[in-house]
Amino acid sequence: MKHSVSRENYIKAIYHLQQDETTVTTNELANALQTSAASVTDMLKKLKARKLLQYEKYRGVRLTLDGRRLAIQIIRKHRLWEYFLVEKLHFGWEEVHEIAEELEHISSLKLIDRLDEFLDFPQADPHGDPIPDINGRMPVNKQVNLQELPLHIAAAVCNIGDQTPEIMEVLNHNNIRIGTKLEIRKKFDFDNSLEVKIRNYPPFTISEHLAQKIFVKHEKPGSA
Amino acid sequence: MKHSVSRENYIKAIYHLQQDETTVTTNELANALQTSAASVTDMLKKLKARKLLQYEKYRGVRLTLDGRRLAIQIIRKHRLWEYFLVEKLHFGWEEVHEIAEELEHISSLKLIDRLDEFLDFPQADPHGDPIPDINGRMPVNKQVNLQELPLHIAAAVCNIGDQTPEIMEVLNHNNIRIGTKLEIRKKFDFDNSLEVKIRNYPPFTISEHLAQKIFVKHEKPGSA
DNA sequence: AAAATAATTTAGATTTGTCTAAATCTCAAT
DNA sequence: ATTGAGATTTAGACAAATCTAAATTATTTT
Ligand SMILES: [Mn+2]
Ligand SMILES: [Mn+2]
Ligand SMILES: [Mn+2]
Ligand SMILES: [Mn+2]
Repeated sequence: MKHSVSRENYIKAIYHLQQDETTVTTNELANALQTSAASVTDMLKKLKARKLLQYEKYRGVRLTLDGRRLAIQIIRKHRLWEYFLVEKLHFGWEEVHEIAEELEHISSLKLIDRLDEFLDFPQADPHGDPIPDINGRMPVNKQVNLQELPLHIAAAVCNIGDQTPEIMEVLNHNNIRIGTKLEIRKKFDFDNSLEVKIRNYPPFTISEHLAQKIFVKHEKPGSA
Repeated sequence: MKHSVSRENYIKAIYHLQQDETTVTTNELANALQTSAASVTDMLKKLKARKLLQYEKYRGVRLTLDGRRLAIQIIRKHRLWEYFLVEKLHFGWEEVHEIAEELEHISSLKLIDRLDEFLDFPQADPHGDPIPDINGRMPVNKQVNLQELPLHIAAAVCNIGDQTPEIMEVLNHNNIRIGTKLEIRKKFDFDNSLEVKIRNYPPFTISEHLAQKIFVKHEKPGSA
């Protein structure tokens, strides 16, 4: 059950592309993996031989159960390592993806389960994507109040509690609108205020009162 | 400056073999890497082209300064990861080498420096081998009193303070002799007694008085 | 339905790292 | 100074993963 880095990257890419559509095309994969369509075709034949996917030529591709299981295992590794890098080694959430792209291929399963335990079984990675547990089960990704968003988890604003001009004024002032991606840098127990960071802006503080009106969603799986 | 896993493993193996002798032979390498002499010759030509080593056919091989620098960087990664696995993820020191053999090839240098900091700049890996610092400098590996041996660091007994029959009796009773490999599992502040573990025996406790007479040396670099 | 266009696969090479078997070199013993 | 054993290199092949260019199949347009 040992696979090359290349094969694992293909399986993961197919899994992500399969989320929306039922079947994934050669060109989509070539684009996602920054390779040629010819290379994709070659690899699909090999992965089919290993029974990781269903593939008929010109017909597109789908993962088998085994393929899906493998994909989820890789995603689990990827997201746990990302969480480790941000929470323990204090990397920024924008720089961890590339490193996790390598770490996700370390084979030891014992390692990843110990890491999970060490990190106290986190539910989501720094981009807000859910982390599969040891059995491959993932929590569903749903809307949450800004106050419940864990530290250093990227999320996108998806809802504002009520839309009075007074709220809009303060939101505008802080460049927050629907779709804005942000993360919480600090939580102050004293008054439950939050320090918030938006890319390209300096961090700023918002009150408990305002935070209660802001709802966010962890980012869609995609950049993983 | 990016190298394949295979090339890195060759460089590291040459570095270790070079410790004793000045020049490393094809067969020594083939044996160390569990591969054929022909494959070694092929690879040596490629590494020479990359200026990582000096090589004239039939004459054996030596690392250049660049090669040595690369080797030390890989060893730094290997030993820091081993330390992490034992200290943070609670692996046993006998099971970490294999996993570190993969982790040492993760390319990010920022990652390894952050890990070093996170681990509080450890001086030796769980097998007692010195960890090169960010500049590639390594502490020398010398004899130390058992009481100064850090937790979970494997070491070999190399000296007994004085050799009265009374000491010998208790040492024999605990199967401790010159060359015995052991590690400290716990230190009790109450009476400075130590819980000691020797492979294949259950852990046992020794008094401060006895520990003061036992000197140990971190293991030779070799299994790394 | 036929033609045009786009997507996909095949053909034929290339690179990296490996192998076995055969040829060649070195060195120590005679 | 030869020679034979052992070490090392060369020759020729193979598997994995990639590429470009050509051929084939699918889809869309007319
Ligand atoms: Mn990857
Ligand atoms: Mn992620
Ligand atoms: Mn290795
Ligand atoms: Mn070690």
